[in-house]
Amino acid sequence: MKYTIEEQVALIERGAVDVISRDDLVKKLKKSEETGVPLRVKAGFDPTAPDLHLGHTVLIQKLKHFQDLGHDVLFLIGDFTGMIGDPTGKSETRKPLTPEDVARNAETYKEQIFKILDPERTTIMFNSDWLGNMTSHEFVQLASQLTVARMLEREDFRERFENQRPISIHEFLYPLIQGYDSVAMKADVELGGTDQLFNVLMGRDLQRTWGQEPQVVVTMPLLEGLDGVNKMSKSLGNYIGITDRADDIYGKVLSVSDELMFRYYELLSDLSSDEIVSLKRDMENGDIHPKEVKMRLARELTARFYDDDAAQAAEENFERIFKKHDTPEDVPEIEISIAEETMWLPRLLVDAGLVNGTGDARRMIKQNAVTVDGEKINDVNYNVKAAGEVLLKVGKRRFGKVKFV
RNA sequence: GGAGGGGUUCCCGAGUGGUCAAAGGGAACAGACUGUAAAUCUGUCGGCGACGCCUUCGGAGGUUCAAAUCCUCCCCCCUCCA
Repeated sequence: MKYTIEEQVALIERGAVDVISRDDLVKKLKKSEETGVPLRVKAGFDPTAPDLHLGHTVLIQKLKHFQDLGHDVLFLIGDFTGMIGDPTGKSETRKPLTPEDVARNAETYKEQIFKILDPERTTIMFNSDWLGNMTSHEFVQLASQLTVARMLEREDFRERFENQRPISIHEFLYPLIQGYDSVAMKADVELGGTDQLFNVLMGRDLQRTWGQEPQVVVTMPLLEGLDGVNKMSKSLGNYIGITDRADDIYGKVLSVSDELMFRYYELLSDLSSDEIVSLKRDMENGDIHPKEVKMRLARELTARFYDDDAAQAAEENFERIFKKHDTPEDVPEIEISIAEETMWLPRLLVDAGLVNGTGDARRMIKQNAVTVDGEKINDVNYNVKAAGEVLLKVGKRRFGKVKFV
């Protein structure tokens, strides 16, 4: 249970892109050990997106590592900064959230992060608590700590400046405020994605200004989404949500490309780096089928958010559907009441939520993708007998059971 | 404040009075192949009980038998000058 300083550092560095600085980290760990005071480990999250996916868990797993080492996690919900909008990456105007929205999202966060984190060692904080009461005088004073030249060091600002694309003044405020959060929270460590490097470093500068010991910065890689190209995000739809059904988590992992699979191993698996290397070698030698390797990963990740039994069940379900071309155990059921004797198939598919519209339904039918009670239908004008139960299938994986009442 | 360029269907991007629901590419979806991998091939890709009808080309009006294309006003973005 007791870790040496070297072991602690190794665990913290695992999978991390950068630790700034290592020396500071060692110092802080030693001090914590001597005084018995746990480190305060900060990570900030967007108040608008409470649906966590595997991309977020890269960071959360790292927070967990700190907890395993006996430190405290400060889970910051950026309800104030959310109003500004992080200029990192694509800028989209955000709708302002009401306090009720924020409170509800916070609850959702709790539900989800505590699948990984220990609630006893986690404090949820809101930056509106200290930013909301700041006077303009204090704010200007904060702004005076930074120069424009310093801001332009940040890559996307510099790039935009050089290309003479606009940078709004308020975008400059974001890193400033995020940095100030570290001051207000007296953070010892801040975790962030590599895209947050500039922002989290700002915390170090400002803490120094406020006479605090600068926080150690740990950056984690951004996880690519299911497409293997873009970072995982809900808006791109290329994500595996941690609240997804076990079957979906399992299935989505298995749909990932072989190349991406090892990226997921690296960033998400609990296997050691050595074990991963040997898996890869065995696969390249043909000693183990790539699909087996992927299934291993799918089981591991499914079990993380559910349990071993659920992962096992998901695997069996998967095999049933794609190997034996059978139907899954739990086909979503819907009830439809209808006066007529029969129902036009496209309409039925729409009502069952299996297609986007009758046009889509026609398309699927024409493309031989629709099955009614196991029978392929390719007649657009097909009418289904509106009695009892009907099992519908669209494509390989969309199932629906309709009960006529 | 002045001068110029531009806003097209999920994205990029053609289109400058009818032949435009709008080329091409990407994404996506379906089919074949397979390991729900990759690669490849084929098809679909605004809505509609559909060989027709309806709504789209920043917004609002107007010209015309006919407009994404012409005119007017407005909004937004970009470039150069100050």
